[in-house]
Formats: sequence, C-alpha cells, structure tokens
Amino acid sequence: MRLTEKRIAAALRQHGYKLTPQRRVVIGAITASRGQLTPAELYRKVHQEHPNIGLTTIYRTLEILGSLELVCELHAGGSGRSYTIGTPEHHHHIICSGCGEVVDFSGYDISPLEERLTRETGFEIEGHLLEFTGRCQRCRQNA
Amino acid sequence: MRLTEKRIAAALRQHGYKLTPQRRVVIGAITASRGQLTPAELYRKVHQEHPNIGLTTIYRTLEILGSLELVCELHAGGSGRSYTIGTPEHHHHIICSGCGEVVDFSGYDISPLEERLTRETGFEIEGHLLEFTGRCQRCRQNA
DNA sequence: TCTCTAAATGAAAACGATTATCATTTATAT
DNA sequence: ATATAAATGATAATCGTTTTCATTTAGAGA
Ligand SMILES: [Mn+2]
Ligand SMILES: [Mn+2]
Ligand SMILES: [Zn+2]
Ligand SMILES: [Zn+2]
Repeated sequence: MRLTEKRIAAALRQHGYKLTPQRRVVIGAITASRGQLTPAELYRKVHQEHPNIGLTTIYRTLEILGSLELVCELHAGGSGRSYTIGTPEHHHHIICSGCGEVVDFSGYDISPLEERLTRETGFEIEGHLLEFTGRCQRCRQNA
Repeated sequence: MRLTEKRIAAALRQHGYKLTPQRRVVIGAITASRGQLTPAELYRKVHQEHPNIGLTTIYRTLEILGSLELVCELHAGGSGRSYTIGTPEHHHHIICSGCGEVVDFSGYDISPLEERLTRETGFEIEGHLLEFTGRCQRCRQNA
C-alpha cells in the first residue's frame, strides 16, 4: 500500500516543513510514477508543467522525503540515486531491469538471519539492504 | 575464504588481460585490506609505494576485476563506489559502520524467497542485493 | 486580513567523482 | 629481438551533487 499525496503532505507538516507548491509538485510526480526516478528525471518531468522549479529544490525535497522515509532510495541500479514512493510499513523492492517498474513486497522476516549473524560474527546489526532485480511479466512478453 | 593474489592474477590472464605491474599493485592492496576501499583510497594507498600509477588505472583495473567478480562492489555505504576482495563462492556482506570492516557470510539460501516472489509478482528474478550494516565487536567495545 | 520572520527557493558557482582523449609505453606472442 | 595490440597516465571533459547567497514566500500571530 503506497503512500498518498495527502499523507505525505501531512507528514511534512507534522515535522515542521512548509508545504510549498514546489514540494507539492514533486510529491505529485513521485506518487504518480510506477517506477524509480532519478532527481534529473523528476526534474524533467515536473519542469514541463512547472518551469518555475529548480533542480536544487528537487534534490532538497528528496532529501527531506528520504529522511522521513516517505520515499524509498533504491540501490540495485547502477550509479546515481533513484527514488520511489514509500509505504507505511517496512518492505523491500523488486525492480524490473527492462522498464524500471518497482514492486514492493513485505511479509519477509529477516530477523532470523540477523540473529544468526550476530551469533556468528559478533556484529550488532543496525540495518540491511535487500533488493531484487528481474524482469516483469510485461517485459518478458515483449521480448 | 578470500581470493588470493595468485588466483586473481591467474583469472586475469585466463581472460586475456595482461598482468602489468600496476595491476599487481592494485590487486595486492585490495587483498591486503580487511575493509572496503574507494578508488581514491586505493589510489592514496598504492601511490606511496608506486608513484608511477594513475588514478585512471585504478578505475580501469577495478572495473575489470568487478566484471570478473574478483572483487565485490558494496552498496550500503552512502554515495560513491567501494570495493572489497572477492571470494570463490556466492556470498553476502556485513559492513561495520564504525571501522568499515567487511565480513563475508555464505550459507544463506535466498531461493525460497525468490520463488515466492516469482509466484506472487510474475517477475523472473535475475539478481539480488543483500547487505547488512552494523557494529563489529571491536567498535562496540571502544564505545 | 495584514504583518512579520524563519524557511524555502533558484540561479550560479563550486565541487568531487568518474570517464574520454590521445600520445607514449609495454606485456606478451612469435 | 621484433611486432603489435593492449595498457598507461596526464589532461581535459563530463556528470551528478552541494554550496552560496540574494530574493521570495508559507504560515504563524496580531
Ligand atoms: Mn518502496
Ligand atoms: Mn565479499
Ligand atoms: Zn518491466
Ligand atoms: Zn568496526
């Protein structure tokens, strides 16, 4: 279940951030996309409708949204950042190498593995990164 | 079990790459390190003993070693690339957020989850990214 | 509704990391 | 020893991201 524009706006407010037109536009664009977006892609996308918005603001907005976990940062793709809309619960991602579509999944409990690692290595686990890449149904059929 | 300099050299040869002094030095430095190294760090490290080596060569060597899976690329750390020595078998990483030490672990079978995802999402899984961050024993004691 | 102020914006410049170019050197096969 | 394709390194170019700073503005309060 993906976050809605309304919820994201409310969360921003709750943390004392102002709800500017530029931020609304960025939130709208992320929410509308099924896939992952780089800051530059997002910029191109919103700049058509709203030429009065700078790339810097895109970066700043994404940083805030990321810190509040309202968007997810993806890592599996090569270099450079890319983002996708967040969800209320902890989850992970599958990313299509064909079209870039991002599918969330949850219900996978990683803590047994964490416990094993703590036992075997002495590490205190702080976080994890789990992503899959693959080909979505549509991309497989078109090939 | 980490790859040795000897094995890496042999693999390079096997794939038709020349074994230059610069490549030997890079391989030696990666093999000697317990942690992750960025290209720039690697450069600093080898430049002391071998001033006749360019940063460009570091990049090129790492790209080759990466493509042959002789080194591992890490993703959990913030921005920028970092590398660590490879192993013969498939494995994953735990990275200490304190000192940067990288510990390999294997024996974790991710395919049941892959099958579940294929069933539920229709994706054909191509690859995955699984990394943990945490604090190693030593860093915890020093804090 | 009007005023005020800290927060936000955007243009520009600065910055760091990575890649491309190209003349020179060199590892390796013959 | 020679030949040659591959590799190197200095430099410049490029790309993504951050900083700076003068200007604008959202939202709180009167
Ligand atoms: Mn997500
Ligand atoms: Mn490894
Ligand atoms: Zn697809
Ligand atoms: Zn440590």
